Amino acid sequence: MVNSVLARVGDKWSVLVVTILADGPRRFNELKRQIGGVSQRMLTLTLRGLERDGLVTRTVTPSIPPRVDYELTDLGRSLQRHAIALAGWAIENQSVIEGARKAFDERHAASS
Amino acid sequence: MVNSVLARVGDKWSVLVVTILADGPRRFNELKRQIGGVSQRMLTLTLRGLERDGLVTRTVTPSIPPRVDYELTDLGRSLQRHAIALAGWAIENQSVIEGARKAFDERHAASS
DNA sequence: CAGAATCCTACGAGATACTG
DNA sequence: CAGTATCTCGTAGGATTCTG
Repeated sequence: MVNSVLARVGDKWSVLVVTILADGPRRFNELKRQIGGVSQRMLTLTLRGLERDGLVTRTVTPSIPPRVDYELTDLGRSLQRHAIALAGWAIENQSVIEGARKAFDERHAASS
Repeated sequence: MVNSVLARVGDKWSVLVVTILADGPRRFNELKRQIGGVSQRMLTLTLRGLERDGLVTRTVTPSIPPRVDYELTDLGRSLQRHAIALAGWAIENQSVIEGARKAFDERHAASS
């Protein structure tokens, strides 16, 4: 359970969707355009997963053409805050981590 | 970059390793035993990744038999705090999420 | 427009065997 | 003990096609 939540935060598409929805509701193709590089399939699956977990709501307006809006729930927003905190940590320590990676890679290039 | 950090937190083995190392240094096979269900390969890869990012240190004692200790760095501990915060969130909202999932699944079982 | 269904492929990850 | 190397298989995920 805890694990599946952590997996959500580690999932690229979920994070991007939640980030965009933080600015307000979006329609399916708006999301698709703003994310760019996501397949219809993955976007659908991601949205289903988020909806299933109660992180976003899916509102269908039965018109022609049909219209579907996705929006963050309160739960979704509270998770987003934590994701942002983590992203903040990543940004703060970005140079440290990059330095560590570089040093590691050089150490291992030398041993080859 | 931010994404790769989020992926770390979403990675099952990385989280488990970091959690165990929070209690103090461990040797390779100690980790393997305590985690249980991880293959040598995945544990090795996970540790390499964590080491590369500067989250754990790898200390080799050249004896026979060889001895290798893994330990969290300060950076690793600071990340672990965030992971714990997130896990706390997951635990707090566990029932909400499970309820959402159950409702969602029932809603979709009905439509079949 | 929003999505379901299908096909196809690359990669993640387990099992096993070998080594310093 | 602490790995590396290889083989194999399942599945995540992209491209494409079809529909209410």
